Amino acid sequence: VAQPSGQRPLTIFDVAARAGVSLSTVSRVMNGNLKVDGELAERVRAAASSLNYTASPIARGLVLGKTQTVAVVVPDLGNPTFLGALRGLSLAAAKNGYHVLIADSSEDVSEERILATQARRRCDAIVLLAPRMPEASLLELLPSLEPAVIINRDPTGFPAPVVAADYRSGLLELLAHFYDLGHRKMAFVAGRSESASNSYRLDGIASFGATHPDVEVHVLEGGVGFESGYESVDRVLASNATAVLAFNDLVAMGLLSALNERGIRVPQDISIAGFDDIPFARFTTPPLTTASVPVAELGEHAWRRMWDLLNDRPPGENEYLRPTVQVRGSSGKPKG
Amino acid sequence: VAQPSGQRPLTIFDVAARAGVSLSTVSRVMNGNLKVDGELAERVRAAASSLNYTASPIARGLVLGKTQTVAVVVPDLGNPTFLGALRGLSLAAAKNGYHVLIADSSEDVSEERILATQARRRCDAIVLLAPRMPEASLLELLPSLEPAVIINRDPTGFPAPVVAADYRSGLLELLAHFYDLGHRKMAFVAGRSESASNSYRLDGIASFGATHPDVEVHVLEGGVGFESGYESVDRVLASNATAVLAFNDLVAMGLLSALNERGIRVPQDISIAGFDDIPFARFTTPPLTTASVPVAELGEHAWRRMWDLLNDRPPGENEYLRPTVQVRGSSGKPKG
DNA sequence: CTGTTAGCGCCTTCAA
DNA sequence: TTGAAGGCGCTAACAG
Repeated sequence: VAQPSGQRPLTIFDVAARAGVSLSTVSRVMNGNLKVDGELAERVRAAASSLNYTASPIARGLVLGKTQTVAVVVPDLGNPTFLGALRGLSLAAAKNGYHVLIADSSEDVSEERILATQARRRCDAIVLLAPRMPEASLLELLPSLEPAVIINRDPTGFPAPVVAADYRSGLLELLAHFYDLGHRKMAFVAGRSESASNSYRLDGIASFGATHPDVEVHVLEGGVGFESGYESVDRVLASNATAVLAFNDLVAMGLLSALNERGIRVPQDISIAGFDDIPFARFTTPPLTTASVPVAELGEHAWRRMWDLLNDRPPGENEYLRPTVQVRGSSGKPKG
Repeated sequence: VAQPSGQRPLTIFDVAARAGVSLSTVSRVMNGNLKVDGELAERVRAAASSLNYTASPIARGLVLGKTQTVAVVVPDLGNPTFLGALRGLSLAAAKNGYHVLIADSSEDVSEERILATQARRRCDAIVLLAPRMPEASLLELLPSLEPAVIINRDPTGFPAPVVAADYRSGLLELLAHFYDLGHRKMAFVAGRSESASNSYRLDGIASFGATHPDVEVHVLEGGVGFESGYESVDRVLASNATAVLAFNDLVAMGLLSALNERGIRVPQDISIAGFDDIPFARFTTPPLTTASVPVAELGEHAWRRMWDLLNDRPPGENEYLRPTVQVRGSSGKPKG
């Protein structure tokens, strides 16, 4: 195959020839290794830059056993939360000269394992972003993936560093917010029952219920997208709740939209809260009260853990970032 | 450094030993190359799977000169349009066994060149997603990046395949929609003046103006995010336009929000349209009329071009995907 | 059809 | 300090 148009790929050999030294000397200069005579080093640098030479990352990868790349497996790139974390991670990694290989599992649990294994093989480490697979599978898979960092999932009894949003506390605070406003009859439009992040939220509800016997929280069937929220409106109204927590902002927005269509006023007739604080939450009508998950930090902190791992430093304790409640227009006092 | 916990990395040698054959035979079986005796092949396969062996992608990369990975440089992962294209591309690439390395330039023009060059070196090819750099720089850089595919940018006179949304036609159709409703005094809240995609839109406006002398389109200063739209409200109202085209959906949503706060009714008092049809556009109040850019297809088609390139097939003609107008609640007849 | 041999481009011992 | 030689794990020409 003919070379496209640019110069043919240069090797360390070309640089050595140009500088009149041996390959090893070039290698040493390029890596800042050991002591090389000042004048020789200068000649090498001149040759390299005039040839516009850079060492082949693949060859280095082979000999060093390091690719300067980490894999990130994400269930769905379309989800703003994952995206934010991915972005935070990718930017932080870039600052340390690391690259990011992405693998989108399209929420396909069976695909997750294969993707992770494949991606891991071409990288130095892996980040699992909210893996969907059952805990047993995850625990079984993890050892073969190390070094690994997990975001937004907390498999019990595994020593991989975890960085996660504290959904439980987020939900507690949202419930407290409604409680303080005077609500006693609330509803939670749940996510998928198999999902870990749904369980964490339910934990929050249970805790709150234990300390507030005067509160009713109906758990309603739901989902994770706009449509789920939109369709949940009948169940929500039937529950007679005066305040509704949606699984996430998308669900809340769908619900908001359905309520709007029926002429039900928010927050006068019913209060709504979302979860995540996606960028769009501020711009709904009314603006959405929600628990703000620090997605970028999630990614940054995960990278920090990863960086420790990559440098054989003990990673710190697991981190649970607490969402902060953003009170906006969609929540108010109960009617009457 | 001690091995973490899993088995030490196996090589083709281990498999050969286990199967009692030579390295080459293993290699041949693993790659389905040439003819290998049925029984031997079976033994190799058995050995490989019992050892859970997979060839090292890095070693293969070195010897084959192919990494099965393409780089994607994106200005900002947070932008739903880029994200959608990235997602479409990544999914399509995965179907062909290709991996995706991402590089987020954070909208930093000076960083773009370096990121692209670096990322390209560890991949077989590169996709430039709406590159921000000036056309001259782009044309200068491109030859060193080949094979390359460009999304949402159309540098004149370069033979790299381009897949882009046809912003010009999208804007034309939106203007026609307003025109048909009876609007004659319109405004366009522009994006960044240096941006290519803004120019394409302005081309659309110019074309429309040329064929519709009875229409006024005021071009107003704007931006690309919510805030820009929100802040543009005074200029919009001052223009006395009865229908407003926003640079994109985010700008439209910001504007919608500001109008809402002032009690100006949409579409009764003023009509609004966005551009892109991000997932949230359907759920604003009122739902946003917009031109739907087929982002996933953008990515998929880009991959198709890339696939051609990677297989030494001539890539097809440049593709310009036409956005389709989605008429929703934010546009109506002019007042009075 | 199979095994042996020579690299892919680079880093890193080893002698000098 | 510098150069020569070996090898990272694999594939693809060679011979047998």
